[in-house]
Amino acid sequence: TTTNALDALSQEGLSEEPVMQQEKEAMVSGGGSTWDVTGVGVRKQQQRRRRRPRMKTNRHGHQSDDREEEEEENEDNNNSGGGSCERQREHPFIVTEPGEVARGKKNGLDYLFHLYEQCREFLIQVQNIAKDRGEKCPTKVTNQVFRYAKKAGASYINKPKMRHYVHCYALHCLDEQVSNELRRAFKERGENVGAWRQACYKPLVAIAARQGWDIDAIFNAHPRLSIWYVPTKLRQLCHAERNSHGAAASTSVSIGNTHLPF
Amino acid sequence: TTTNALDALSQEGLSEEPVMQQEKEAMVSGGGSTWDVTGVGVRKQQQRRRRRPRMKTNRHGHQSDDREEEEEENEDNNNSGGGSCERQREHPFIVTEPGEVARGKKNGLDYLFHLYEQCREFLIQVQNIAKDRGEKCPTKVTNQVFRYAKKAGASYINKPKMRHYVHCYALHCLDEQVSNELRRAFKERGENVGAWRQACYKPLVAIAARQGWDIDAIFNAHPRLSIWYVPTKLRQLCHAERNSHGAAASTSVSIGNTHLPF
DNA sequence: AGAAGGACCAGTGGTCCGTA
DNA sequence: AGAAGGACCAGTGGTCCGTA
Repeated sequence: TTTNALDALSQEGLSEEPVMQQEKEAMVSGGGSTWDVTGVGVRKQQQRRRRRPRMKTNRHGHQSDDREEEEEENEDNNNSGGGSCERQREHPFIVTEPGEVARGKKNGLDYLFHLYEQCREFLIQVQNIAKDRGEKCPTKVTNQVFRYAKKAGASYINKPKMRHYVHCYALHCLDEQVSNELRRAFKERGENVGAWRQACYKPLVAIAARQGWDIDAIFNAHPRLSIWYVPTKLRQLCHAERNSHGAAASTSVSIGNTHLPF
Repeated sequence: TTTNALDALSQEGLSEEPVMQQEKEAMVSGGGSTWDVTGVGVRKQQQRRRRRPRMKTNRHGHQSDDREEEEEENEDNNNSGGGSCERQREHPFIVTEPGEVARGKKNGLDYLFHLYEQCREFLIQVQNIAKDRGEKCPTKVTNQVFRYAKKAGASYINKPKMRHYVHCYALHCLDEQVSNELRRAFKERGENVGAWRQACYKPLVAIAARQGWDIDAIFNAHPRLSIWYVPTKLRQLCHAERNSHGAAASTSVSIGNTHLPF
């Protein structure tokens, strides 16, 4: 029901041959998700803009982006490159219900969660390459994976963004019902993404409370979540809540309006 | 039998109150090994010499070491501080048989392996502190653990040394029989520590061959070994051997005199 | 104002090489 | 010569803050 072919509205889809030649043979993809958009436009020239000598002042590089302008079958252009000039930022997220497509220059939360699935697939590819070469094999989404994703053409994936919303994705993984209801409630109230993001902490802490407060164990027990580092703030919230309540019974600890330090 | 009270011959034993006050309450030690030397001399002034501003030239600091000169009950002084002046390096290792005590200004291999057990205990303490504070909990012997060990007075533990001999300890853990025989053979032949260390690779690669070449899995499956990073060179040797043999049968791959790239 | 992400930074894994 | 370990370095996890 929530998984109709949302069709990704030009989400910078991966090209069919996204990766460097040397690593192609090792690529055994990680099983398509429902969001997989196959056969979207070809992007190949992302390598640029990688190692600037690190200026700490501004960088109005203004190098006019020379990529092709093909944007297929969709005038309702949700993402970057709407018309011309430089590589743009991704459109900001808005709170959408499950299955809802964001209109205008916005991205929805199904798309956000899809990015986490894509990162997982990139990790699996990096792992396959590492195993093949007898090198250290990452178990988490590391810098190396983000670098790989960028080289593979997924320039819309970056570390600060993914780390920012990890706990939202965690709620989606651990209790999709609660996650969906939260999205509907915050959409109805017209809240912005930041408010929704903040609100995702509380149900997660409640889940942790029910499971002995071990948020690391909770992440590690879930196959799609185990590849993500536990966010510092979520860890701190769990710790703070455990210390303020929890000393008595181990189950059904109320997550009341205690002073959360954030 | 090999675990008589070897009594550590003044191995810079930990003091009875080795750790900083703030972390004392969290210290739940990791169960004493047979080598534990309780109640050796007190050392408290190691903090010094820690954060020099990193000069890349020489550092003949020549600060005359002001620690006490107590060396208890043992004129056969195996370790540093034999008489006077600065903090000395540890005595070099020699190849000893299981249970054999090194004479002269040397350390034996039982002592070497004992250092790995000590590191494990320091890791357990660091883990307990981290859990207590709700912080990230290391699963391996990290820089943080080495720093902790140093602060706790175990100045004879350092990262380059421990990393250098990890695979020797691995063999000791995974097949003590083979490890012991190798020690006896190399002692008899009068080989030096470096030669023994090199020789430890081959039986490990043979073990890996029998178990599907997954050296990471082999390390992780062993409770005392899983806390150590797989050494790069061992990983490379396993990879190289798997590729030169192994394509045929998965068991009983001969570890012949193939060109090992080291 | 709310949000995306380039760029920075402290501390890591890894080990070289000046030292004894 | 053989060996111990201080010190270095490339690349990490983490996230701030100049940007749009």
